[in-house]
Amino acid sequence: MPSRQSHSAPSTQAKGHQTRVAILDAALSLASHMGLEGLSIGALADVMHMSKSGVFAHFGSREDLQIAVIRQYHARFEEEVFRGAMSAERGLPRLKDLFERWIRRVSVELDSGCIYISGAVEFDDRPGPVRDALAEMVRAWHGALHRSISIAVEMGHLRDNTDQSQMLFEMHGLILALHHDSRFLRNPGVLDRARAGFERMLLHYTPPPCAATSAKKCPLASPAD
Amino acid sequence: MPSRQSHSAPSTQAKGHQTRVAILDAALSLASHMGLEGLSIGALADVMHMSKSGVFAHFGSREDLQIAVIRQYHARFEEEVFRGAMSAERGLPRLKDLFERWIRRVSVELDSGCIYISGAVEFDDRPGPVRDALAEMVRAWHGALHRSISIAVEMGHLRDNTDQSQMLFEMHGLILALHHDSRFLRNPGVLDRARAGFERMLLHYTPPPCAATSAKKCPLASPAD
DNA sequence: TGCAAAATAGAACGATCGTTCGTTTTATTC
DNA sequence: GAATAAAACGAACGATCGTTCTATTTTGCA
Repeated sequence: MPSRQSHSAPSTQAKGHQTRVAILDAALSLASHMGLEGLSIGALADVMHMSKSGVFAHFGSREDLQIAVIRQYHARFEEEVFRGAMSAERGLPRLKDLFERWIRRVSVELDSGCIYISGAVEFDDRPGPVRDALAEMVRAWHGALHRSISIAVEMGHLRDNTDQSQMLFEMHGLILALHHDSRFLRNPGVLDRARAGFERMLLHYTPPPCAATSAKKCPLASPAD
Repeated sequence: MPSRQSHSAPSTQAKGHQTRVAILDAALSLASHMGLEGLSIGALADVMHMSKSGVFAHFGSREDLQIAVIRQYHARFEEEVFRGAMSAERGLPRLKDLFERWIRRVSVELDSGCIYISGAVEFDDRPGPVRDALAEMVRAWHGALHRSISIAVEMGHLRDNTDQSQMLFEMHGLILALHHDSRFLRNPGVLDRARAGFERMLLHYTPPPCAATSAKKCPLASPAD
């Protein structure tokens, strides 16, 4: 929109790029509802009011479209969850914020479902570049979470002997259960179940309130349940 | 289904029935790898060395085939997990056995994946009889688990104030994380992560060892971790 | 053995899929 | 403005999908 003629610094890329972005946007929304395998170029063209070949031309193949969608989702997820939580204090507060943003992202049933989760199920038996791209993104997110847990341990917010991978595993489990019960079973109040599970986790991985080893910070222990 | 007259009673039903069972068997295996949506009659016919129409005739439609597959999976799941655990003692031992059988069933990556899990993702945004059948089976299984938890509470193996639905939620989360990390990420040792998570859960929901309220049974508290 | 019924095959249908190709429209540059 | 490149179209292809129809084979029973 803000593009005017400018030979030097094109504020907007050649128009093709901006429609590509628009297509990707619609594709992401479509894939969130129908799954990455259910995403078809024909349906995408209908939504965009374009011809199939017009849509197709922006991505060399359907596979490349799927990968582009995955990358797009990753970018949004990173922005909304990861970068969003960066404004919270390092350590446990940030970890808590990450989890809260994560469950919020996953539990929106009106909007898109989580492509990480649906994609994992769709491609767990289907090798190829799509699966690779998906796994790479999921591992990157797990890595970020692991780092956040590590920091919380280093700062004394979590016990020294915390099994960090185990904690990550259980956090992921809460998310997956939330996604399942919310989107599939349509159970109400399941968001609080995920929160309660996380609190119970912290009760276990958190050092006994203010009898901690190092005298750093302590007012973070969750209240009695 | 209405069996023929009885007197001769040949050990096998009319031949159509037994090939139907064979087809269902192959369909279950196929759906476990490709998903319920990926299950196609053509591929099924290839596996069975039959014509498409020959396969098709046994089920009125693709939807009915999918539902039949779901029922078939449910029957096996019930037999292997639920009925199998019935030989364990009532209460916590049986609950533990149920969980152990559950994770074993889910973690076999060589054989079929869990149709409950993949189906939940495939049909969470797709109303219809397939989704209904799937949800019914999952709810039945959840109901059975809930009952098992209730019994363990009644017998004093779990705390009186146990939030049973919460416990069920978290158990399911461990299963889903196991399924995800095992089948999609192909992480090793993840079966023990699920077990460890369950043990940690019991540590929380179990009354303090042998200082319990009612003097019933106690030698069930998990050993030190 | 003979016959009706059940089971399977085979061909075809309309629809949709991803993809290709040549053309036409639109945007950018001189 | 014309000239050139980028973008979108439209038609078609081959494949596969679920499904229907009519033959043909196989089975079960008298």
